[in-house]
Amino acid sequence: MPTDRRSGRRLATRQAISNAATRLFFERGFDRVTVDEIAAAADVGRMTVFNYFPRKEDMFFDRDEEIRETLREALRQRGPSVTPIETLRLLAHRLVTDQCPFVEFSARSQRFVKTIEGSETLKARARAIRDEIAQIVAVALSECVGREPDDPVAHLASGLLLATWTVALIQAHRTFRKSRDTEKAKAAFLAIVDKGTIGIKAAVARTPYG
Amino acid sequence: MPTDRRSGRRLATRQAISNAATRLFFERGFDRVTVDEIAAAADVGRMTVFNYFPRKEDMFFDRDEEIRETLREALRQRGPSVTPIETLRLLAHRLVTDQCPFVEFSARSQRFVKTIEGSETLKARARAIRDEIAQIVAVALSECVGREPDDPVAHLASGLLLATWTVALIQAHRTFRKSRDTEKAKAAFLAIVDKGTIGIKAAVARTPYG
DNA sequence: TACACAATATGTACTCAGTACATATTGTGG
DNA sequence: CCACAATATGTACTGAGTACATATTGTGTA
Repeated sequence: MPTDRRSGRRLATRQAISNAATRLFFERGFDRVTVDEIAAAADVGRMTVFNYFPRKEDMFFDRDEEIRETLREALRQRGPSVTPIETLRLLAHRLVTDQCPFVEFSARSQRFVKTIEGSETLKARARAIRDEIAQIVAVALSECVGREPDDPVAHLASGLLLATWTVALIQAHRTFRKSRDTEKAKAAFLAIVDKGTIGIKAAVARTPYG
Repeated sequence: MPTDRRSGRRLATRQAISNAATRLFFERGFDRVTVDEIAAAADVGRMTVFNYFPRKEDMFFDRDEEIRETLREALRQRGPSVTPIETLRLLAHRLVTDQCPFVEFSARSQRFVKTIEGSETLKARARAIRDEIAQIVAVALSECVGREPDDPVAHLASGLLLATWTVALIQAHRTFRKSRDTEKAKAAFLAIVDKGTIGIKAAVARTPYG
């Protein structure tokens, strides 16, 4: 019998903590929940919480690795006839039709955004994640075309890309908040992504990226 | 007799704290300096420190308002024949020739960057400042052309702009670190700014911004 | 000049996240 | 069933930031 019993329990505990924390954050806002309360709600000791999540914010952004892997994966297995930048534009279109965390416009995602906006700590972590993603995309892009990982053009392209997606997400959420219409929000998201992509392609014109 | 004696002392105290703090941060890194040590170094009480600077990071980023005002000012008094985006590109060129904090490549600016990179807290604040600037630029841009402050195109343009400047700054600092050559760093900065500006103009083509 | 007042400086006592380290508990494999 | 390693948890601490009380000091005015 392998260690499945253990890793199963481990995952369950992790989920229990993350769920309890997220629920409390939704209810009262990030800064009005203490780690002791989370531990009590998840029925574990305070130190167990820190064992799984070194920072309080980690309980909220528990699934942030998914989006990174999605981006990496998309760039890795792009068709050779499609440019890297176009691959990422198409990915954006695919993500809004599929169900995907982070690129989603629903009542729940609104609560998510609202909770983030209510806390400087969560906003800070969201920005940190954005920068990490920009870094990953830049490296993946440079790999795509066989350049050095610190190629300025790759970093410019990924910076422009993340800026575009960020603005697109914010505007889409705003659209959803006003209209309560998921389809309108998706349209707003894609409109800005497409407009931004035009810019990115222009910026990296006559390079292998665009 | 007006309150000049008071506001003078007030400014002096503020500077004393900020200077002492920055010196200690440079020497030991942000996280290895306590507020008590800063208070002692500036010869004031601990609560006085918090009186002037609600957050520890504020002592380090004491002059961040300058760059905001510079951007606002540039957009306010642009020549009517120059587009807003072009105004900002020209501003970038002007800032690297003038002496300007934040857009500067020297031994001191290297220490500044290194200190930021050595601390998650300082990196977080730097990102927050970037986002605030993006917000300000977006609003200023929309004002320039008489649109609503939440005009998506303005926010896209400012997002692309800030991404460009950020990447340009990082690359320029990297260039300086390798070559110790201020002129090379400036050239790297402007090269990326110009490349990014091409993209921004393309993204906002056929709008009043570009 | 002296006094009242408001701005400024500082002390005390607290909350809470996060760390270091010790210790208990419990599957797992032999 | 035992030894061990992974996991859970307790204890005691550091250090930022807050709430609130209090002292100090410049300033305008009687």
